[in-house]
Amino acid sequence: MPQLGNGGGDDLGANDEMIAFKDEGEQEEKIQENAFTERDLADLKSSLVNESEINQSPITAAVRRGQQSEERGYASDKQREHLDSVSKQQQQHQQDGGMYKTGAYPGYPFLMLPDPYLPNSSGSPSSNKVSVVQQSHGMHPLTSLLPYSNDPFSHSPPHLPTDMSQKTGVHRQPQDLSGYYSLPPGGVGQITPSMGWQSQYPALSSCGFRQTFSSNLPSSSSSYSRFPHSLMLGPSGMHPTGIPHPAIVPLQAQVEVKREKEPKKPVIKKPLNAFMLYMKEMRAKVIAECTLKESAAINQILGRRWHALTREEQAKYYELARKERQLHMQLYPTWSARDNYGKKKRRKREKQQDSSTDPGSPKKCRARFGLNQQTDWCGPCRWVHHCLYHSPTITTIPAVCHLHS
DNA sequence: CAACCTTTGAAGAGA
DNA sequence: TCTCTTCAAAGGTTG
Repeated sequence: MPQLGNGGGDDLGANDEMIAFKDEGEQEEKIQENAFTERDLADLKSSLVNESEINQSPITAAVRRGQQSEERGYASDKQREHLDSVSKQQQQHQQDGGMYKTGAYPGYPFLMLPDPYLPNSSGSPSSNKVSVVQQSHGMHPLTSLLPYSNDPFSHSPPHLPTDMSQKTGVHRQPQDLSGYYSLPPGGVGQITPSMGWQSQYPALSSCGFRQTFSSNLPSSSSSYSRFPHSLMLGPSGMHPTGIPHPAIVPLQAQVEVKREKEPKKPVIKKPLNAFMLYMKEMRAKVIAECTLKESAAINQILGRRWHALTREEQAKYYELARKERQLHMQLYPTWSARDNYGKKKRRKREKQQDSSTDPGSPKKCRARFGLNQQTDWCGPCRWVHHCLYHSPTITTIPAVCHLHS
């Protein structure tokens, strides 16, 4: 797995963010009460951490980029394979008399369906290790199905064809989508379903959606789609399962809006990266454990926990994120992250531009002070030592930071 | 009420 | 090629 070699991909290059841990101040104190085993975990895994830090050299960075390119190629190859295999599957299903009837969506369901290549895969919900985050929030399961939809459209089925044709006028071909959903054998069958778009599916069990899926799925295919698309939409524009793609604007909402005024242009959001998927999954757990509600503080804890994860644990999320991006690419081939640029107004950006005392990013500081990005770290906590601006309490470059000295 | 805060990672823009 | 910026989630806080 290419990203495994990265030890978390760009995570290794995220030194700047780690620095924030040491400058948290009041928030740090608050978090320390709840960090409990965080440091222990970090200590236990410091070897892993250090190993990953070593990989931060420019050379390895280049290698990493190469690996990422490799991965993209790998993904494309895999995708083609899946397209072929699933196309065959689809033909078979059509011969059987029903499109997707028996689970022609090998993709995301893999997260919750039995992996035929795993000995313990039973297809039972209990086989999933991870709990459903959204459920613990006490929200309706369906509401959490739409993280990608705009507010005005958050409660209705998607209208994918419209979405897709806006730019290019090209409607997505069913083969493309079906092929996308396929998974390589032994892919991420162990990945739990509570992450990302598909993370909502377990929460649907009470609504019968999941049973509907799994009951029709042959154990060998382990496939169905969590997303409706042009092919899967019924006459009402809704997938028979009733499960909309979270990244698209529901059709029903658009119809309602049309009655009042012109429909808003649907906004396709970015696919979630590995850490976002991890956060989404673990947020409720942290909230319950730490009795915190402020997302900023929770995210700090989650950031630490993320670093405390083993590579294998992180690999699950990187792999899932990769699948998410693949699926997103398939669903929205013309979409670009640039499409959403400027949709959020940023006061902070203006402040930063006005700030003349800002020494720049910690990375710049390290370069300015001649600190070695690989060695000038505190081993136990990975806090990098940089300039006095970013770390007022550190005047030298110790082997161990002020917290561990 | 919109933006901020806070995290990591992906992607785009620009030098 | 490298660096910087923006956005993705989330919900309390702030202006």
